[in-house]
Order: sequence, then C-alpha cells, then structure tokens
Amino acid sequence: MRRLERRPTIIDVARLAGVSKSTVARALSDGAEINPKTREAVLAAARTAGYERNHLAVGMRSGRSGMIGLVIPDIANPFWAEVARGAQDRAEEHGISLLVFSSNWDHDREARHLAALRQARVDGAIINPVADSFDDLDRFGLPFVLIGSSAERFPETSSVGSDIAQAVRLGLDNLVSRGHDMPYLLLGTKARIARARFLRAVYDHCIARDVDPAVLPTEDGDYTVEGGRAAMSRILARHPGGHISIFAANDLMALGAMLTAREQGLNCPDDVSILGFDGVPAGEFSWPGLTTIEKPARAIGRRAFDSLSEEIAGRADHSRIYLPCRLLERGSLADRAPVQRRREVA
Amino acid sequence: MRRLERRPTIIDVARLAGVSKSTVARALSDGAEINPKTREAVLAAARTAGYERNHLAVGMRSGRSGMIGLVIPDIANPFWAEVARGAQDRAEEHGISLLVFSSNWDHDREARHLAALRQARVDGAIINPVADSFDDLDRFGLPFVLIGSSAERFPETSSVGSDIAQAVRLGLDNLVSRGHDMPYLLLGTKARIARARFLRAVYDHCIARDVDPAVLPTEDGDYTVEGGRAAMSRILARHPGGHISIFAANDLMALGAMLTAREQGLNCPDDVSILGFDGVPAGEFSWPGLTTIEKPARAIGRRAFDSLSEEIAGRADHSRIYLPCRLLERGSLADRAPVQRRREVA
DNA sequence: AAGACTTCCGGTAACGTTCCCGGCGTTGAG
DNA sequence: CTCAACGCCGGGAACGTTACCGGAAGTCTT
Repeated sequence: MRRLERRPTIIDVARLAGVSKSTVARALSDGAEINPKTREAVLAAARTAGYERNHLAVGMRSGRSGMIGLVIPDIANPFWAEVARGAQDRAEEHGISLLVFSSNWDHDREARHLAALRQARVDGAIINPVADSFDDLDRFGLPFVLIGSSAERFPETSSVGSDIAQAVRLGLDNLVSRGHDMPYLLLGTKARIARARFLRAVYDHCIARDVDPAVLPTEDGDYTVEGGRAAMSRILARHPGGHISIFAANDLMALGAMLTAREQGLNCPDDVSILGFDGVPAGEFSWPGLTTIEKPARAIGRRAFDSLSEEIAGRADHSRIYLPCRLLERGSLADRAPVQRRREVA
Repeated sequence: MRRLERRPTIIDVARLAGVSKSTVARALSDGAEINPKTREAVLAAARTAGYERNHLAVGMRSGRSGMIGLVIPDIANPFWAEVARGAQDRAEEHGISLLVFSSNWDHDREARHLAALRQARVDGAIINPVADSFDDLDRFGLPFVLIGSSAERFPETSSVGSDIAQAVRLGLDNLVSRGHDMPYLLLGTKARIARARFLRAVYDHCIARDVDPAVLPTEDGDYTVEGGRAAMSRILARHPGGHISIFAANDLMALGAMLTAREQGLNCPDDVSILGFDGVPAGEFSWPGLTTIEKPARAIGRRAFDSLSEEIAGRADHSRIYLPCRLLERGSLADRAPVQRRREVA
C-alpha cells in the first residue's frame, strides 16, 4: 500500500491538459457546454493524473454533500439491517453515500446523531424516531423521511412503513379460519407507539367483523425473547394443558413463547398455536417453523430512499406510504374445529 | 418542520459576539490560547445563533473529514451487522461517522465503493475484501484495516479477525470428547479463502493430535442454507440410518443440514449430531438449539475501529489481531461412546 | 464584408473553515 | 523609564470546487 503525498486536484489536471481549471470543471460535470474534443482530452488527463473528485469541496461549494443519514434503533437487529440494506441499494444506484447510526432507543443518542448529521451537511435523512421525542426532529432543519410506526404522530412529514391494519386483518382472518377465534394477544412494550397501533388494528378489525374486541385476552411483553418467555409462562399458568393460540406482536416474543411452551412439555402447534409478526430469519429454523406475518423490510428501506429523494428535490407534497405485509405459513398454526375451540375457552 | 434559509456560519457568530472569525475558531477548538471570558462569550453567541460546525469545510481545510468507511459483504447478514454495530459504537465514542457499504461479494461493487470512499475523503476504512481482488486495495491510498479471513493474503496491513485455529481446536476437541471422532466436515464455497483457512486449521489440529487428517470425510457446501441441505442429502444417501456427526463451516449450512435431517425422519442429535460455526441468532431457536462456535463479531468491529485509529494516527506498526471464539453448547451434539462410534464407521 | 450571434474558454469570486503572521496592550525586569 | 516578553486578538491566505461574467474566436445573415 502506498500512500499518496498530495492527491491531484482539478488544477493539476488543468496543467496537464493545457487548459484552465474552469474547463476541467466543465469537462467533469456532464451538463455543461464544452467542445467534445477538449472534454476527451481533459478526461484523459484526469485519468493519467489519477484524479478523483473531492466531494468535500464539491459539497461545500454546491451545498450538496451527496450523503444521506440513516438513524435506526439497532443495525444489529435483523429487521433494521434489512431496512438499511434496502436504503443502501437504492442510494448506491444514485451515487449517494449512507451515514448509518444506531440510536439504541435512546433519546440522547438520537439527538447526538441528528446533530452529527447536520454537521456532516447530509442532504437528508431517513429516521426511525425514538418514541415521543419529536422536538429534536422539529428542529432538524433538513429534509427527512420517517420509517416505522411512530410516523403516525408526525403528520407533517413523509413516512414509509408497513400496513399494520392489513397485516392484522391477514393474521386474525387466518387464525379464525383455522378455528382460533380467541387468540391471546402478546403485546409489546407499553410506552411504544407500535403497541398502540397493533392494538388499534386488532380492535378495528374485530368491530368490522362484529366481534367484541374486549373478549380477546392479552398479555404484556417487551418485544424480546425473554419477554415472550415470561408472558408464555403466565399464560400457561392459567391454561396448564395448553389448547390456546397466540398472536404475538413480533417474532422474537413468538419464538420465546414457543421455547417456553416446549420446555413445559407442550407441543406446538397442537397444544399451542403461535402466530408471529415481522418475518425474522430465525423463524425459518425453529421447530416447527414459525408462521408469521412478514413485513417488507427491504422494500421499506428502498421506498424510504425514494421518498427522501422527492423530499430533497422539493417535488410534490409529503407522502405517507404503507406497504402491504404477507403471511408466511410454516407450521406453528394447527387446524382446529372452531366449535370445539370455543367450548374450551368458555 | 421548518427549513432554515441559511445556516449560521462562524462569521455570523463573530458578528454577534463582536469579535473576529479567528477568535471564534479559537473558542471552538479546545487547544487554542484564548481568554476564558471571551471564549464563554463566543460560545454563548454560538448557542443563541444556533451555530453548528460545517464538517465539510473543516474537512477541506484540515484534511480530516471525521468519517470512516465500512465495506462489508452484506449489512443484512447478521454476522456483518454485528460487526458494523461494534465499529459504530466505537466510532460514536470518538465522534466519527460511519459510511457503510455492502459489496455483495461483487468485485466491481467493491471497487466502486472504494472509489466513493476516496472521493468522500474518509480518513480510513474497515474492509472485508472480496476474495482475490487486492489490486484495488493496493491502490486505495488511504489507511485501512482488513477484517475476516482474507486478511491472510495481505501481510502488509493491519487486520482483525477471529482465531480460526483456536475455534477449530475447540470444536474438534469437543466433538472427540463426546465420541464423535470422525465428523463430516461440511465445507464452504471452493474459491473462498475462508474455506482453505478452516481446512488448514483442521489439518493442523489433527496432526497435533496424531491423527491422519485424510480420514476425515468432507462434503462441499456454499455457506448457504440450501447448500447445507443439499450436502446433507448427499451424506444421508451414503448413511441412510444416520449415526453421523457434522462439523459445519458456518451456521447457515448447519441449520440447513438440521432441517434436511429432520425432514428425512432422523433425530438430531441422536441420529445426526451437528456442530455449527458463527453464532447466528437463529441457532438459538432451532430444535434442538444449535451447538456452535461463536465468533466475537461485535468485538471484531470494535477492535477494527481501534486498529484503524492507530493506523490513521500513524502510530505503531501494522497489527494482526485474532480474537478467540467460544463454544455455545445448546443441544445438537449427542454424547456417544467413542468405541461404539469407531466400530460403526469401520 | 460588416455586423449579430453562437460556441467555447479563461479569470475571478465565492463556499466555511483553519492556520500563520503580525500587531496591540499590558506586564515585568533592568 | 525603556525595552523585551507575553497574552491575546484581527487580518489574510489557503483548502478544491463551482458559478458567473466577459472575451476571443468562428459562423451565419443581409
């Protein structure tokens, strides 16, 4: 590896090609009026000099840094990693670089990251905000697009997320059609907006189907495997023999519930049927495979980038995009006779 | 969201505080000689003006952009996502921003990403290079640190990776102590350096233990679940009743092998014992849980950042760091009497 | 053939910051 | 009382690029 002493500039190229630096700049930018022959000569000189554009200087002069920020809770979380990948793929197509930060669901870290993005003079940002902390966003001062469920609280901005209502309809209808008409709802952390959205979608669908939502039993979790295990223990304490079904608000809790059920000697799906929500890769390898509702994570990342491009260009109004989820049937849901199920609950 | 018309500069702050821009610059940089009282006044003026340093300008003038690049095969892959998280955590502590790219094991994409990093004037990069494509790296012209197994081919640079030799020793000794003295080696993609490193570690350990390495049966895979399934099918065609053990070169193949074994009516671990390598989260949820050798992914990311810092500072020589792996016992390995096992193989 | 118009190029001024140098006022020593 | 020393600050140049303006050719029209 040899480290260059001084990287060649536009002026070096100009000297080499025997033209002025303005001409080099014109040759390098594609929309300018320049003689094709001199352009070729300049490009050749740039190649032999090993010239590479300094994006810092470009950004300073033009006000466009060619970078965007991505602030997500945790890049090590498979869902957010997929989102990042989607955004990255699109960014690469447009020659944009991605600055990635993990907020870790921490308010202060998020604020610091937003400041760092402003100081880096990114052209915009894709953000999954930490719940109820929108003051920083309000002051962000740059174009941005929200992803995830918290977008609801921020009607003034573009957002991309999954269609929770459609997903819940899909899940509940599938449960009911298999005879699970009174599934336990395994809910997430109480303060989170995602929890409220999930619950509301369930209620709305119940009412649309003429069912009293209040009859559905619920249990609290915290979106983690351990939370799922603990909730399952509490449920099984009330139903020692099983014969229950679970609709978990995310896959990790569903997998935790599955582990606990097995440890207590119960069979999934026969004794305990479980439906997850997310579509994490681990659900493919559990036994039985976790039937779940898959969120289109990568597509969310892609669309978020597209929305941000629109936002940066100033075209169009703010848009709210909800991408549909799909059911992944794998084997954690048993078929039950609806009548039999109803009798056992009563 | 209000978008500011013009962001305040150092000059605006200077006007507000009634000093020159040089004084503001001094107040903002911590090592300079300045009267504490005027510094306070300047900082107050900066606060009221809502001033934020323009890192593009700083980078241009000082030659330090405050950004580093991370080029990994796939940010959506759980192992690399963990590495990214480790690097990110450390970067955040140092006030450095991370530019993340996925090479997708593609030579051209990698080359484009390296060019993008140079143009962004990053201070350095952490790279997992695509196999046998080091020409681009040679020309990279910036400090960088390699991560992963391909670092071996590049003796002139710093690198951070897991200690494959130690990991293989751990795995083989554990297999042997449980009576699996002739495990199938489920290998990865042929061209990859990782495959050769794994094999060499196995051979070295066999020779150290006075075993002829040639007796160990091998089967080819490609580091994917499907590859693991296919390899397992071929193995089971030769051993219909099972009674074999597998040492897979990564977890995905191990999980694929486990699925196929179960689909063919075999029990894991009694009929087929499986040892994985990586420590992906999915291994926790399989049934049985996948016993595996966990690579310290997050620590690798952290150490890679530290090494890069050294490299950028120009301190010290290039370092090669191999972090130890640890065995995660979960249940995919049965205990067998060694004698019985030997008879069956013969 | 002379003017108007087009094509193409060079010079210069920014963008926001840091660094260096020189200058001012104050302090201390001789 | 004078002069050097020191602490502190302002002015200017530079980093590499793009945008604007004006000018030198060449082309076309009448």
